[in-house]
Amino acid sequence: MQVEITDDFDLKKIADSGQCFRWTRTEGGYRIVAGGHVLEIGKIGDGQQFELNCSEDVYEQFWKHYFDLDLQYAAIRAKIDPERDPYLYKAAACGRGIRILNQNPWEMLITFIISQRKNIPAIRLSVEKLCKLSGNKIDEDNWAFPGPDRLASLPEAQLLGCGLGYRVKYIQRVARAAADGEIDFDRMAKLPDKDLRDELMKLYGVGVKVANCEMLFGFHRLDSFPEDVWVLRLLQEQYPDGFPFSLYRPYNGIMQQYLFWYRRTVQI
DNA sequence: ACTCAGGTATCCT
DNA sequence: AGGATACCTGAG
Repeated sequence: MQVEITDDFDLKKIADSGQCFRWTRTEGGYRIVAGGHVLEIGKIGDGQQFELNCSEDVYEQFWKHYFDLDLQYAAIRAKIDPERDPYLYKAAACGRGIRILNQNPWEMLITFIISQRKNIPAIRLSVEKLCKLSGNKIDEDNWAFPGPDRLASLPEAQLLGCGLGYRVKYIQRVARAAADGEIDFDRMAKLPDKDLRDELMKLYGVGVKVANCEMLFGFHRLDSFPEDVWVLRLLQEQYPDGFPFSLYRPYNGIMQQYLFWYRRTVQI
């Protein structure tokens, strides 16, 4: 099917924004594994027309939400005052097209636990191995992300084989807690941001950074502002008096993505 | 060989 | 409370 997306939507920027690890480049676009589906998506021509190899039904019920197409990012970008915050204005102009995907909170939690002290290719590799090892097979060469019970029952040696190293004990404990129902994602989804963050940080292997990533990318809490080395450096340089969070609530997380993108791609 | 990568737990003052 | 340090592993 084809769809026209008039709001900000740039596949490459989303793919490289560090929120998704199961996108792979294809000839015409990207192959995306999510929610037990595999999607091939590519841009047609120079406009905003896209080709997707799924039915309208699956698009309406899954991918449309996955790409967060009900939220108008252009309108959010327009809140940035070029006079008052020229740096963010430039960053947002540069990062236009980035969106925060709606991804599975369980999958994101494990993925960001894996991410610690790994670079993006290494994260991808570990996640892919994990899926191939214990996820349901979707088609010839794609596997879904394994559920909590599946991961909890995986032998330690197999986890080590996925290149997880010292994170194995974190993953085992979190998977066990999720399989036992101690971590209830549906319940957590109803908590206010602060309570959700506190609860996430009680999990073994989850610190501030992973908790904030899980908030933003797993629970779609768009005000969550993960601070990694890049963003910290940037904040010190560009916002010595502090970032004006109050101006952009409840979308500080989107601003973080623009800043992160700008700092990494343009100003290296 | 050596450093670094979107950190966190743990062990010190 | 706040700072230093160990930790698996793959890539350049």
